Amino acid sequence: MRPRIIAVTGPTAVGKTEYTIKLARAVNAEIVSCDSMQLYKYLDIGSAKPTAEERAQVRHYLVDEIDPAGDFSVAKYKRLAENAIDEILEKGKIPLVTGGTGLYLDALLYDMDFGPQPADTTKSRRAELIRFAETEGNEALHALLEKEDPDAAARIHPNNVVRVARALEAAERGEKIAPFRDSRKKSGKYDVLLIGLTRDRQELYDRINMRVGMMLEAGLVDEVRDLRDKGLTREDIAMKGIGYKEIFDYLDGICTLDEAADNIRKNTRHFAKRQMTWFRKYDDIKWFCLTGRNEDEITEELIEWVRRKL
RNA sequence: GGAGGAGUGCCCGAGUGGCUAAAGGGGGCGGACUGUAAAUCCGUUGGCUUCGCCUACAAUGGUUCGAAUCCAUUCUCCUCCA
Repeated sequence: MRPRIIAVTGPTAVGKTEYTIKLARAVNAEIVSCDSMQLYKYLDIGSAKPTAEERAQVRHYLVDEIDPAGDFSVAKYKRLAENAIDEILEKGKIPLVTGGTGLYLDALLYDMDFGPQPADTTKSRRAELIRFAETEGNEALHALLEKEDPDAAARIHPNNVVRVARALEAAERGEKIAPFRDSRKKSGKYDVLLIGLTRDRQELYDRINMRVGMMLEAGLVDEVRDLRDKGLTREDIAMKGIGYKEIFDYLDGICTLDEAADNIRKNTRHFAKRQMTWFRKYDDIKWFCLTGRNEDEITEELIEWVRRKL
């Protein structure tokens, strides 16, 4: 029998942290983060990481876990998360996966096979291919993929250079990238109770706009400056997150602080929209809309629903 | 009071007689997604009974076969001189 886990997802700024902690306490669960940015050490403000007080209430896994200078990938996340889940299960507690990184969630929900670890040359080879696209054109790179892996070429748009390069790099090593929709049909190793939190679009956007202001007040600029002093550059993956890349622009004199703040708000709204698109494909998800609801009432409803299902 | 300049779709902005429901950008909305995923990429954006019709480039009237584009008047805004 597959072990039962709970997963709570939803767009950024919907209120996952808050509700998840209440739920975890109510059902004796521990939290496994499913967030590609909160994973990194030192990215506290910009990633909206749960506070020390919040983390003191429930054990959190995969928050503050890795160094922002290194590389990371879904495959690595999958391993780390499965280890954390096993650890929680051994304690006799329920793993509660929570976060808004759709791809990472899929890696746990479905049988996504990432194959062997890529060779060390992967990164440079892919960079090479991207450079090729810059000089020879996107179509030229896509044509190479067409020869190596026609199936992949057919479903990846030529302008999506990052993905064309990735598929090509895999094809050159004799691997094929499995289409996403195939894996989605298969169930993964866990029996997942999938919950989605949502709000009306306008309210969500208002919350996002407000939260960005709070991040700035909380010292986001200093946080980014410190990271830069630690040696991180905008090339590091962790610095490509929303809230970081825009502040880099400000620190580099490319734009004013107000413009950077506007860009953070805008990019966060876009991100939330993309997340909703992703989550809409889950047909077994139970949605709770938080708009216009009393907080205690909705919390109770959520906990009750979970208890009935467990 | 006088002299110039400007008013374009949700916003910015191009367009100086037909090829304009109007370039481009932003924003909004929708979508894709298997090793950077808070990434990367695609589509759409006046209305309708949608191979056609209607309403549109401040307003009204005019010139013309034809006007966002030319003329007149009105309104609003900006700059400069008093």
